[in-house]
Amino acid sequence: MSSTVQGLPPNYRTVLDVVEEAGPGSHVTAQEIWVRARALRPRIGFATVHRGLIRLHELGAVMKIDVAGGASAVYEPAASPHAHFRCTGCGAITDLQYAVPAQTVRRLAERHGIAIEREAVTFTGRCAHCG
Amino acid sequence: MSSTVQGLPPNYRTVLDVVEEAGPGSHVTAQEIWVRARALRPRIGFATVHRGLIRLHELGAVMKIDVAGGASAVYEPAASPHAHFRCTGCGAITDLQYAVPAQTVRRLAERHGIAIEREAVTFTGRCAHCG
DNA sequence: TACGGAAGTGAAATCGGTTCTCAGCTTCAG
DNA sequence: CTGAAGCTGAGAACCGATTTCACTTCCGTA
Repeated sequence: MSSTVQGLPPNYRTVLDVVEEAGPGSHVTAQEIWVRARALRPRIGFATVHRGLIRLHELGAVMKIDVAGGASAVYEPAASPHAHFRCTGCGAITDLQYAVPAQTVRRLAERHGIAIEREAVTFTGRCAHCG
Repeated sequence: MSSTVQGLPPNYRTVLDVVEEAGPGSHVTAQEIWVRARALRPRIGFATVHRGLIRLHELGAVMKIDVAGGASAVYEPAASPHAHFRCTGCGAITDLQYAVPAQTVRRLAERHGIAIEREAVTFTGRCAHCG
């Protein structure tokens, strides 16, 4: 809930509200978030929405998803890790229940001497509708 | 080898040669490929390189990698599927030996009624050098 | 050898998303 | 009240990716 994040500037709070209202799996773009945010705060600027998304992403409140081939990044409320699927026909993005096993991630990190903070798993192909 | 791809226009063949000469795990951008291609064909244009990469990607001869947070897409010769890691400190991209198990992919595809053609697994974090 | 269509090509323009700039405003500690 | 720090909106700048357009090359067919 947005109430779990404190000390947020009012506009950023608005951005967070919009993203959370869209809900998990909604995959909204910064543009769409801007449009919806203006319904609450007509004078909010796109730059502010974008800066808010960056901040909220740093805080871990929203997820930023860069799907290969997708025109722009999409956002959704932070939730349990899952994979994404993008249809090459209609461009729709849907959630898939998959995450790289924690043990596997740990092993990869150890072997390469790296610290893994985030993972992103995206599939592309054809959805049921686009055959 | 490039000899496995037939009937390629000369410029596209040049692009393929450049990518393959860079080798697996090289992660070169379209710009870098263009610079190297000009060493072989001084008059080649960027648009041609870009079109060549699209064609070669369609043919399955090169992989296109869109790493989240990375400025631009990178390319490398087609090889066995593997994951990528991007350091948030230095921006370097390295290969990791991991792929989603084929059985898992099949199960996901079945459950959602989709046809999965490609997968992309990318991790982000800190490399050994950036601590 | 001519011909004609299809495909390839280079330069530049364009596009779209993202990020930056800047001047003004708000907030808040002291 | 005052000053500093942070927030804000509008628009411009940026940058990689893609498209456009006019020209050239290639190749099959008479």
